[in-house]
Amino acid sequence: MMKTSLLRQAAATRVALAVRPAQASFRASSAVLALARSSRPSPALPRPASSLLRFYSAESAAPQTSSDNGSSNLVTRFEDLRRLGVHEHLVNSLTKGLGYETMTDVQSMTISPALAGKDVVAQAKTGTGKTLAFLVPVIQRLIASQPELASPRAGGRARSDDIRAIVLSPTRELAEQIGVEAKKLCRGTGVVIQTAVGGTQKNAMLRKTRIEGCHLLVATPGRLHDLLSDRSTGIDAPNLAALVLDEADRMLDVGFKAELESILDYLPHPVDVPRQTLLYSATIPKNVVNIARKFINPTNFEFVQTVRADEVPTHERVPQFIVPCRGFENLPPTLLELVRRELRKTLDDSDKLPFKAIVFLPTTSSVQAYATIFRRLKFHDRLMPRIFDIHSKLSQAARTRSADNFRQAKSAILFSSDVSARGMDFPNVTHVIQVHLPQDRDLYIHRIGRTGRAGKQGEAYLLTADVEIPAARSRLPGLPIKRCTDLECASMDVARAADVPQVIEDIKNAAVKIPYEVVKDTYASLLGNAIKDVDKQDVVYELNNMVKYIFGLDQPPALSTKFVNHFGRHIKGLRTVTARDIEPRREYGNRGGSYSGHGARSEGFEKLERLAANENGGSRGRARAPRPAF
DNA sequence: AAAAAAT
Repeated sequence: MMKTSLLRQAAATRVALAVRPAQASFRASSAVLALARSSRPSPALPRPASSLLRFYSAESAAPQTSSDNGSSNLVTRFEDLRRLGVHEHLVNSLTKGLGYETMTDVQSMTISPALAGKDVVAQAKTGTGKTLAFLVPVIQRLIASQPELASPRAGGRARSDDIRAIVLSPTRELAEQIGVEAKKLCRGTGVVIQTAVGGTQKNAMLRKTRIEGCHLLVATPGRLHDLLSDRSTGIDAPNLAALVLDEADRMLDVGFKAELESILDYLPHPVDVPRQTLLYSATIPKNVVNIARKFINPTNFEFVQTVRADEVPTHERVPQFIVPCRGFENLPPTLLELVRRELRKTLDDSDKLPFKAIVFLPTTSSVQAYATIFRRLKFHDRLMPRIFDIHSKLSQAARTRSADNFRQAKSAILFSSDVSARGMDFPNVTHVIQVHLPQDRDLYIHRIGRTGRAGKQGEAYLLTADVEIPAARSRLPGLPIKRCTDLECASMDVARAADVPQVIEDIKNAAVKIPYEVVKDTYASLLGNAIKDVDKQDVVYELNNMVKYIFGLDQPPALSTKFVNHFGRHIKGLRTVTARDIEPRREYGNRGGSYSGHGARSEGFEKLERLAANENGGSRGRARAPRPAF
């Protein structure tokens, strides 16, 4: 039943596409021309001293447009791949083994040019099957170059020092996921897949690879570089025929630049060994196309966008809401209120999928703190689903366990850092909830892309404090975000409310038991995270209120003078550590309800209160005033 | 003391 609606949906989008083929090919060819133009050295841009520049010079022949890719090549069903010469074992694996029938737009538009050996830069919405779109042509071309790979037995001849294709991913879990998909696809062929990521036993991987060999390696950059730079591993790719960058914009940004370049130094030069490069993502910023031109062959590539330039790269079927909260101290109770409300909806309506949510937080410590609070809540609340967490401070074994458990769970909440923001395909996620602002618009888009996948429904919520709202407006332009005002904890004065709702009591009772170290790390990490376009002084106020009213500290956590100086000497309300420093006392314990803010007159908070009183109409006052959001 | 990514 799920499958038919998926197919219907896919068919509908294809029809929509068919009515604008001229437009599509115009866009593609103008993009090609734009690339060709920009491949002249631009005086405005600093010249990167990268070895990548050697790859394709500006003197290359005139670019082809993509208009020669006429309708004769148009494939819309996986069965049609037989016509393009894809080996029957691979087609059978797709159609009979995995049950795929109709292609999505990206698959339909990129598989044939990629099969023809073209480089491809592709942008398509989240959850539309980009992984399959690059795996099919890469694997088919492996088989075409070594026909004996079409049958299972040929695997015995695979070598670990003759890898033919490499897929790079920005996170370990995504690499594992791609590896699993590739292995399913290659069942019934002789193509051997290996996965190489950090946090796993390198020697075990090497032993396995030496025995089984490897045609296609799926890896994260760090481990791949480690393997290639150490000759004794026996891992090499002197005949590399394909390089895929999944989440290409991420892989090409500064965070990965150095590592990627030194990986390329261990791979054959494309002038000596012709190589196909495939770059796929849901978001391709313009500057990435600029960087990408060093990777792709300007005379033989296709730029495929299944998202129109003026279109939002999110799904219409995923409604997006922003919940402006009075202060940071309102965020945890508002999250709990939202979770309970949505949980109740799914319990009352058997037509709805069970509540399965990912909650994104900006730092690893905050993920840890929230997950611990909600685990404690679950102890007293039998409606609360299972709680998982995933972030880079966990061991890889724990990360994998969380990801697998959440993938298999019917109803659950996964608290996550941005490890899971891109590419992860957890089935039937009904809600994506972001707490605090994401660093940028693309990250917001990737995060909400964890729901509404493969034609399914989903909802997206963004919980922010009022002080973050102006930044939210400028960071998230052009998105169909509606304001959600019907959560009562969002606007409540947590400090002074006369009769505090049960939700806030529940949160406080769970939060007060969180170890001080975790509170302190969360506080410091959110301070460190609060850069850019949110006023630092506002953030200090907000965090101080949060540790006071939610975690019950009688003074803000102490920071090193070094950190405080680095953050800004003029910022008020930060407490520095002294020789005789002791852990702040908890203002309230297990009692619940007795805390009303009195007696909290220690240094950090005292300053705040004075400031708040003196600065009438200061930034604090403005931020607290009700203002229209979105 | 701020996602991620090698040990």
